[in-house]
Amino acid sequence: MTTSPTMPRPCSIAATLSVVGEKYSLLVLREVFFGVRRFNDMARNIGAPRDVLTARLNHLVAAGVLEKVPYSERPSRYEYVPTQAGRELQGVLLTLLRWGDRHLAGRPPVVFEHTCGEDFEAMVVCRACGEKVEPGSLTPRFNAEGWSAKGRTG
Amino acid sequence: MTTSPTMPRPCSIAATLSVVGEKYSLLVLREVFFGVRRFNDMARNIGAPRDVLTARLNHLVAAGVLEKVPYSERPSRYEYVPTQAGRELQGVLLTLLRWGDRHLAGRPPVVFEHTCGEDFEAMVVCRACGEKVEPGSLTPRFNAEGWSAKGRTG
DNA sequence: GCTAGTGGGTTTGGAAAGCAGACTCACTCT
DNA sequence: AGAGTGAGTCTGCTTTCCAAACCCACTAGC
Repeated sequence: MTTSPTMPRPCSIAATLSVVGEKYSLLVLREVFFGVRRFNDMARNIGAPRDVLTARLNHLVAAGVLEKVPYSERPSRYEYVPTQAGRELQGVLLTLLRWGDRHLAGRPPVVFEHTCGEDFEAMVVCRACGEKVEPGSLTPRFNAEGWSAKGRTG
Repeated sequence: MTTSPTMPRPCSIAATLSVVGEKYSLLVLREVFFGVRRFNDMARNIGAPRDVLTARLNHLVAAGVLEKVPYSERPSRYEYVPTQAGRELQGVLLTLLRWGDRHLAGRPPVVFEHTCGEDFEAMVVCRACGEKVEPGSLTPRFNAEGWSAKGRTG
């Protein structure tokens, strides 16, 4: 099935958001990275309605981002732990964090110390050359026909 | 007003998501980075209902992420262009893109060429030391009292 | 000057999702 | 036996989403 001009743009950003773009999903991931893995703790820290949290956790498990590992039988209880794919979402959280720190927070409510000893601030670079991404330094090439954009990004 | 244990965790990730976390908001930003700045074009490329798109654009303008610049009087028409703060959200989009490319797409629908000549792949590094962030390399320090987490992240 | 078309929305009415709070079930602890 | 806990589920109500239709200000063609 080819992409027609009346369909939305095919794009990995949209695809990723279909996994983690619903309300609270990225906050679930945040909690998981903080080491919080149980239902009640997440519900409290996130402030999500319990039925919605249930739905999000199931969705993230189905998408292969989280995994349920038992910590008790009788009654059967599970922790939600990140898979490898889930761990790779850390970059998304860190760039969101950085933007909020720079543009919204007074004093950031939480600061991370990197193993290098400095306070951590996320920076996005080109994997190939290591240069920081600047506006206009990326030129899109579309693989699915039917879409285009005007020149450079940024 | 101090943070009580029954409030959700104060956090710049949540704060950022209150600006760009609603459905379609990040896709609006994607279009803006592709150079698409007009209402009808966005509606088509994103696949969003027009009333919802109107609400998102107004929200992003109010939050200082986009700016309306006139391109015609009579009838008065505006383009939506990113502010400096808006441009700084590029890192968020690039990390989302990378995750989708790695975990969801067959052949990525769009690839970016970096000015270095290579195909671009986003990597998140520590601004201070330039090292790639690895699971467990960040230790949180909480500035608002009342919250904690179990040791290291990742 | 009439008609068609375009750009950028707003309106409408019904479907879906979100919400707080109460409830359940299977235990454990005192 | 009674109270407490963890992980949900259920209920009734509110908000948001959605597609399609409509509207307004203009421009282009005839």
